[in-house]
Amino acid sequence: MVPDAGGRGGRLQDLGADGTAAGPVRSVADLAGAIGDREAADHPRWVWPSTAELYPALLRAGVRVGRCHDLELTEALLSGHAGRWGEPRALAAARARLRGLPVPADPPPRQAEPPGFAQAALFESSTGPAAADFDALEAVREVYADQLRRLALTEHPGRFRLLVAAESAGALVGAEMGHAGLPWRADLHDQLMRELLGPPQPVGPPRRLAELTAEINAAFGSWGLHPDSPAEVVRAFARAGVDVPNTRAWVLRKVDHPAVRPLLEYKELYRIWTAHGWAWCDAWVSDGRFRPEYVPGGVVSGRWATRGGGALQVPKAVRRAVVADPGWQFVVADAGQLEPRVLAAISGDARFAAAAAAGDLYAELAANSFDGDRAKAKVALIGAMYGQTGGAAIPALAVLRNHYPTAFEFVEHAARVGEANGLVRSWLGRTCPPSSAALRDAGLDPPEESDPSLGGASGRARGRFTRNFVVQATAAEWALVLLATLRTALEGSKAEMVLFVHDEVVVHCPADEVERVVAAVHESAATAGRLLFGDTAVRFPLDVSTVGAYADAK
DNA sequence: CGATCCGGCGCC
DNA sequence: AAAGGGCGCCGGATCG
Repeated sequence: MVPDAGGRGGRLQDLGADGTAAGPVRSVADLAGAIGDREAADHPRWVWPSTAELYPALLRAGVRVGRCHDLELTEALLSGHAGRWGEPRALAAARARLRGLPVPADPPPRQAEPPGFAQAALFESSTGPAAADFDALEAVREVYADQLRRLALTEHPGRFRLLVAAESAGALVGAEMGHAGLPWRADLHDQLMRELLGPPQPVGPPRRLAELTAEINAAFGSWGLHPDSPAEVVRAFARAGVDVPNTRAWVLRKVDHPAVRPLLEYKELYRIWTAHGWAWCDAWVSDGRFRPEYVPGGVVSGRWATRGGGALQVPKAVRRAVVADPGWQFVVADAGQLEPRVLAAISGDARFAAAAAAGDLYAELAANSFDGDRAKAKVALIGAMYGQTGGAAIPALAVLRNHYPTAFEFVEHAARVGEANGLVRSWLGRTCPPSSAALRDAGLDPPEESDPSLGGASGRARGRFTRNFVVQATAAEWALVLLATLRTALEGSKAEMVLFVHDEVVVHCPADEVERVVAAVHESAATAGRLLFGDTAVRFPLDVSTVGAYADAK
């Protein structure tokens, strides 16, 4: 289906399994209503240009859909798989490529926009397919059929189809989550800020920050020093005879100087004040809900990003303001040790997978191979997955290599491929972007010279990136499949997902639905493991807590 | 002057 | 314990 430009209407058509037309084109004046009716009738899979562009408007009109195929997200996945990462992905671009026409650039992403801006038309996109100079519905048919063909040609078509389904479902969840919003008590937030910072001042920092600034100046014997200017702080330490390379908290913590304690406290509070203080609350919290804009697939690894609001990094200290509605509860589910478990599943290391059948993977590994030293086992694993090169992890890494050579070699191989400017893929087939060196060799203009994730820096940095990519991207896929499964399980109840942070999902539900939601979450985790990895010994346990306030989780 | 870079830190 | 992966956001510093 496609919307009309800047209006409320649109066109719909049934498609066959191969993407060809299987019915007449229907023009409707009320597209949201037509979609709602059809959804109620037979729950089709909606093929549309972009969930991010269309679905928020449907939700505002009170229409939810069960399944979709997101052409834009799928196009990006297929481009990446073909080694052409980053080429334009919009319907217009996909159609042009298919027809051998000049490929238009994608429209720039919208600006982050705090909620409360009125929508003129239901579907307002002025640059999207609706306003294009071609038959958008025809383009949907063509591009969809072509994508189905290209899907079949991927390395593991079954897995890639799951990836496309999960990515599309994730886009639905992201829009629904942004629509629902996270329950947020502005009054408690204000109270918390006052406890931490003192009352807000008409101009300038709140009282506690001013006090700390004075303490820091007193400790340095200085006047007018800005604690939030790293350069000034480094110079002040130098005058006091202390050489520090920077002012990072973990560096300062090792320094013995009276300015350190107030500086560390200042950093913590300053961050809360600027990033999650009163101004943030005014901008992003309305009607008792924090409504960020999620960007499913916004990170190269497939993790979600957000546009504004910082929903993925709500400081622990302010989570006391996240309180369930009266008579409602939060079910907070967190996948413990997700990334090492994913490594166990994808590497095919049977011994490692056996250890990952346990509830505490680190403890199991420690008992087997690290003389019971759980901390050492954890350091070794994290070092292996992130590409640590020095420090205390080195001997631990050696133990890991000796005891779990298959898993170890898996990440080592990914690193070598990256260092040689090659491409690596997740389990389902999401492909990492090429290195800038590879782009140059192909005669393409390398992206921003200093993007380290693409390997603009050293080959070793590229190796660390690809090493981590295979694990992080697969973990993101597991989480996406969990979300999609849970979403289906929650249909027909009042429960709704209100927060998702990489490996953690929060469901807001009436108290009498808690039991059912907890069961659904556990089942969804098991299903996600099965859908991705089939018959594996690896388990993906969830830590689940039921709380009235998010801060009380775990 | 605005645009952009960068240090720093929040989260996973 | 050390400082390795991925982000977003803020303000200061710097550039044009």
